[in-house]
Amino acid sequence: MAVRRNTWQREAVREALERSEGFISAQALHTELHRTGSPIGLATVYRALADLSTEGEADSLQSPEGEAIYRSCATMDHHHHLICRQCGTTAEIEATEVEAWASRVAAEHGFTEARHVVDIFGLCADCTAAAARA
Amino acid sequence: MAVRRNTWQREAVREALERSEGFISAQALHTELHRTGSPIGLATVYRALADLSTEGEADSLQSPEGEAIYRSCATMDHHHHLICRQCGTTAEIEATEVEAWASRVAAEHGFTEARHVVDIFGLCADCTAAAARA
DNA sequence: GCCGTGTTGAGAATGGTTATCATTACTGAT
DNA sequence: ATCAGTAATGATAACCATTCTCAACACGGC
Repeated sequence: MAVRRNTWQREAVREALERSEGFISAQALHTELHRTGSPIGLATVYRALADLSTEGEADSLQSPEGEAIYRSCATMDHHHHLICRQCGTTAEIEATEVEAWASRVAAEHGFTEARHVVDIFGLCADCTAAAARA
Repeated sequence: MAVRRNTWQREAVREALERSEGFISAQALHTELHRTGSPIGLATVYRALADLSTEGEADSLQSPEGEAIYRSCATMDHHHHLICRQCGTTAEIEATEVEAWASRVAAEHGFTEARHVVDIFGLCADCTAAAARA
């Protein structure tokens, strides 16, 4: 009997995911939850995220580094991120040009309720300089 | 590190990659090489693929399952996905406009080696119709 | 052929994710 | 409210792709 039960853990994951802006990895979310006092288990975080993803409450995708990263699907924020994969700093970027493109492409394929994921991973100026020095 | 040496292993990886159509994982390529008689080591396959990738002879990206997959770079350019979050079907989409935008934005912020994540989640035509009926 | 050094490869290490399973606790029924 | 049935939890082990280690090897220039 697949009766889904409500537990504080599941709710904690959902809230933490909504509270975090942009994408976050399962590991990071687990760390964040522990930091705020929740003794939630890592396995539970993974399960909750997988459930949220199948139910459509969260989007999941693979970062270029091979981690699975999640984002709350409810927040239709239209700002995107430029993420340094070395030091982790992020810069918010405008993506107005892409908005139109995304909805047009979705419409061309008969898709509705399209939400897009547009993020760029790279090396920031500092880390580029550091890498050049080494 | 000054001189790159030519070894039959490196060449075998390049040829096997070109022979295989579309994307293939490092593990699959290693299995394929062994199947055809090459006693090449797994670590060497990974190294060769990483080298080909940095030299621009191969594209690499992450499969939804979290594996790194590679493709000979000669023919197609990389594409993005339009993903139905209901039934999971994906459609490949061209994103030429976005490619230029992504590299430009990255450059404006001093970022280098930019890789972008551009995917659109929505409801495909079938699932939209099914949802409308219900 | 010889030598120096880049390369190889078996296995160990790593790191993210999933499975195991005894225990906990939510839910619907009594 | 209590109970029983069972889904959910979580510590840990297992898993799997990938990377690292390092001794042995082989390519290229001599």
